[in-house]
Amino acid sequence: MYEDLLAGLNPAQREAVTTVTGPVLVLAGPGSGKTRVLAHRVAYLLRAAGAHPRAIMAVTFTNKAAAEMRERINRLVGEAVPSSTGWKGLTIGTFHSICARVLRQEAASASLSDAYVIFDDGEQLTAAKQALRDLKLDEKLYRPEAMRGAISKAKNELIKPADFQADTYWAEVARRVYARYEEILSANNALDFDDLLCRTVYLLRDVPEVLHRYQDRYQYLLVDEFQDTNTAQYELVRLLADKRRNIFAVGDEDQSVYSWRGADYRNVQRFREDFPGAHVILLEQNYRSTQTILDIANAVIVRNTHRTPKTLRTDRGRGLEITIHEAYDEADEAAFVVSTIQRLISRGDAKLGDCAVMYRTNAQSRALEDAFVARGMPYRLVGGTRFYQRKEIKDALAYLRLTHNPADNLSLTRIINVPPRSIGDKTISALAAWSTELGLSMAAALALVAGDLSSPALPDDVRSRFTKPPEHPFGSAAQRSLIAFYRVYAGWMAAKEHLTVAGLLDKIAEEAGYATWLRDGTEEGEDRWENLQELHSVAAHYDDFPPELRLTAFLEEVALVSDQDELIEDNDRATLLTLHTAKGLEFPVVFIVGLEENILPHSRSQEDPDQMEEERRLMYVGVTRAKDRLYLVRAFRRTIWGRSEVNEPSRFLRDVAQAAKGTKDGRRSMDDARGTGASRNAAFGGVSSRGAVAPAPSRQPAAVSQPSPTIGGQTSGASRQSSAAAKSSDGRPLQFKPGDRVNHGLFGEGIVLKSASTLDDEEVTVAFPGKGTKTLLASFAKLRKVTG
DNA sequence: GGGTGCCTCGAGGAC
DNA sequence: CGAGGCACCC
Repeated sequence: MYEDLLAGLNPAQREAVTTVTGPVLVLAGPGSGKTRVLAHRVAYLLRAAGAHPRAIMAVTFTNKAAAEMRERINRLVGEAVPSSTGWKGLTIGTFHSICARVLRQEAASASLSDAYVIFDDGEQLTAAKQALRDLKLDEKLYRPEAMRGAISKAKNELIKPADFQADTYWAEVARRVYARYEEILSANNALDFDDLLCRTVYLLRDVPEVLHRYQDRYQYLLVDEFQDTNTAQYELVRLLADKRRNIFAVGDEDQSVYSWRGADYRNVQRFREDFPGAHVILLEQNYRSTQTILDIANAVIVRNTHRTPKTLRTDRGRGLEITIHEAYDEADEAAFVVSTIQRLISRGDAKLGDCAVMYRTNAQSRALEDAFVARGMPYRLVGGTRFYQRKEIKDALAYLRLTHNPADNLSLTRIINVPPRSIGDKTISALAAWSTELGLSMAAALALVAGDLSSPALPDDVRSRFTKPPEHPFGSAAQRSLIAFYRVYAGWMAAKEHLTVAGLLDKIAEEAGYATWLRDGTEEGEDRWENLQELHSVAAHYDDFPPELRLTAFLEEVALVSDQDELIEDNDRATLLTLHTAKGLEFPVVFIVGLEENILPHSRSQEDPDQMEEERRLMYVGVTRAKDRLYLVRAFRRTIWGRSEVNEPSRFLRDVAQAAKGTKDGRRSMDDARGTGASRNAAFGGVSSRGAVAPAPSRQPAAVSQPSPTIGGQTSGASRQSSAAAKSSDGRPLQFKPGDRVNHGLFGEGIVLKSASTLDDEEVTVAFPGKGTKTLLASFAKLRKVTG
């Protein structure tokens, strides 16, 4: 029975789907079909176990994953369960969105106003700065960013200010800042991201009635990416599952890459302790990658000490060899990526949408974007300067938020003088001080200045406090400006009940003078206006919501969107994204760029073995995204903060190369079977030359324009790497030695000072008379020896 | 009150 | 190199 649901699942997957009662822990390797298992399990619960949709909660880490699961379940169950039973009553969402909804629902029990706004990390920082200022602490001495981090960490670990361990003076200061920070958020009727989680936990802990209601409702819990849960998230799940114990957790310790966000992969072990007798299921069968790619992944991850060994298997066969490429600088690296993609497409080996370029830090996307633009190749950038981070979008949202929640002083401060309304810093500070004195929000104080005692900005209990508006500290000019602003603002407050969100946005843009101010006649102005229109169309999705809910729902959604959510499939664009964002995705063709020490692994992990293990997991995540083709790329030199830096090749390249050496026997690259040292030099001539040291235009035939060092081939770094470890001058004779006279296309004649072999090339330091000393990559710089 | 320009410091990843 | 902060000028 239900064979149609289980068809095509392997025995382990089937077990995971059908073990419906009791705790289940699924350890799922990359590409092992865990999303499939999750969706099938929900479908199975609904159809075979007779579970009510309302009894199921599935938690994911991104909205995109939630949407995908929803869609899959829809496909599996859509017809089987009549919509009248409301199978859409399923709770599927991110931790944050589910918690936001619970808190809204239970606002009274959680001592919250249901009009609360959500502060993002930028606003967290602003609030932390405010707290420092309130406590008269020096921002130079106590970095706001560090304070924000400490507060966030504490919240993720469910530590309240009173419980904050202050064993150093700095920590004592942090504790005070944390306490003040909480007061500020409360005064603004705001919750930050971390509050969404910890306040929900406190609610469940402190109010048994609410806990029991949710425990009774959610009889089946499913949690994806369990290795990425932090303490608050773990505790939330544990509390909810405590009664029925029907908890299904899926995770992979090797893919834990969010420790900086408080995630602790040891929660996987903790699960086994807290839910004794848990059914543990291993998914090791990989349906995504070739064995060659899995071997590379294994070579990287096997060096981590804190892990449960597991082996990934695939039936896909060895497939193509991977390619390692050494570029000169980031521009050359990007050019290699773009021209390789072009070649794959022209040969019919891939579509543009099959290709993804992954990097460690967002800043690396710049050079890649330049190269894609230069070649006229469409791409989509995931993350980076995100839509919702743009000034015009933040301004517009601040207007809406202030209209929604008059207590939001941060939003008021942000927009009260944008566009300029002659309300300067002095006036704003005075307004802030005066409102604090009165124990009111700034918007409420504005209402008093305007003499509007029936203003919705004034809390009910406050309205009766005044028979007439109190004396205020503003001069006549300032007063006039403030009242003018208050009048239009009051109009929005009155209109928010009957206007749609889009309609309200129009009204505000018009009456705030924001539209005219934005469209200043410049091209950038038009771009900004178009962005605003985009927000407008997002808002229009909420037109059909119940009037009392739509503004709330809209603001909640935009506060909780993530970078990954932008990822809509697109066959006609290559994807540029960070390794973190790549988690959970797969692509036929994957480039991992910037494989250099201090980039990947990141410089901040150099001193910390635990962090280094996380870098390794990040690399592992990247490698296992690839289905067929994998390119590992590094640049000899790279511009960081406007300065050119030279970094060693990444240790991960070494691991990969050594592993390949042990298993292969002269296997050739998928791209070129002629990967000899001589033709390899041509690789650098074949790509566009935009480095500081420009080589002459390629004179190489097109056919050999792209050979690369290959794993397993005679020219791979592997064979050299092992001997290089023994001695710097390895088996391969260096071409250049100190004292040699050489000629360079740009710098002319020079003298070699020293020469050293790198992973698969040669670095030559040359003194050019009158032009200084340069370190050059032999294959790229096209150095010619000058004889006689 | 608002704008401009210089200086400093900084960018790891994100719900 | 870039954003944000601050001083100085209009």
